[in-house]
Amino acid sequence: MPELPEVEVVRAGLEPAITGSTVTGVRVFDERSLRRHDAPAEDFIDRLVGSTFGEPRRRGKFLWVPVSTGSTREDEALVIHLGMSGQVLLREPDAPLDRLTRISIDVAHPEHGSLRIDFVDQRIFGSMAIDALVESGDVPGDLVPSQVAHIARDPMDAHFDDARFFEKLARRNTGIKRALLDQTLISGIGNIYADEALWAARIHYDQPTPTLSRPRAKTLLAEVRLVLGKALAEGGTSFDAQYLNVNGESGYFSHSLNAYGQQGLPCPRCGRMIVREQFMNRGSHFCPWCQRVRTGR
DNA sequence: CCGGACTCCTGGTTGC
DNA sequence: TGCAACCAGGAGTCCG
Repeated sequence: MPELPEVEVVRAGLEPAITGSTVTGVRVFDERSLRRHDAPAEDFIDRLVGSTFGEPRRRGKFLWVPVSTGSTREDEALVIHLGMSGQVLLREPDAPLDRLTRISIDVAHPEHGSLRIDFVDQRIFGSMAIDALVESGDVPGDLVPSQVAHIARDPMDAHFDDARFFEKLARRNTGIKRALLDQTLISGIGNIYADEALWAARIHYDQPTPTLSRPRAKTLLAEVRLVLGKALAEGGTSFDAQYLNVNGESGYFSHSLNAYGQQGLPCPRCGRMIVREQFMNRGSHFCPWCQRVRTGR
């Protein structure tokens, strides 16, 4: 379940390693990992081999690397989504392949030499694709892959508009966790950090958005940023320059979780038991005492 | 607009 | 010990 912090750690690790490198070979071991590429694997390989990587970018949980061929501008990108279990591993060219490697990309960097980028994914919810870069719409000259165009900016994005978010949130008529997980409203938040931020803000996951006051919404957004920022800081320190190994588990810093996966354990704030309920086909972890649905007044 | 159901998927864990 | 059932959920789509 890589969320914004885990994806950002991957992006930050890839940046110095692959920016400016040229693709020398691509192997697709499982075409299911190209689900979001709208042409056969041969097309994916043809468009990648010989092209040069630009600086890796990210929006929410989507990661992409602009590619250019010869004299052409960067009008396409390699789009990466880690899904539930995806990993991007940087390896020496002759290192053994992980058993679950779905796609492997060989690159040559003018200074760092040869390198292998392995896309490892157990559950194959993740994917790689080559996609056209299009204007993001809100900031002139800002390009995003077409399949990312509908994804909202994430709360760590300098262009994230707090006021607009509050307005859109207030107009929604749904439960707050559903809204937090809606990537078209705010991106980068998944099940873990949604539960953590709601716990920190003392808000029940099914609190109707119209009943959430502006101050409480502001508190929630602040807690979202705190939770993401903290995970980012911890993830950043565990990064090994030699290998990018950002998997769910290793990136999750379970020692710092207050609600997610803590069912049956005491709430770190009030000592009452954290419970887990099914909601939206996933688990919701919360403190029934600290996080109660609030009615009008 | 909203929510629910369904799809994709498999390794690790649990239960018998 | 062996095997089957179960579980995790990000994102897209479709339907009522």
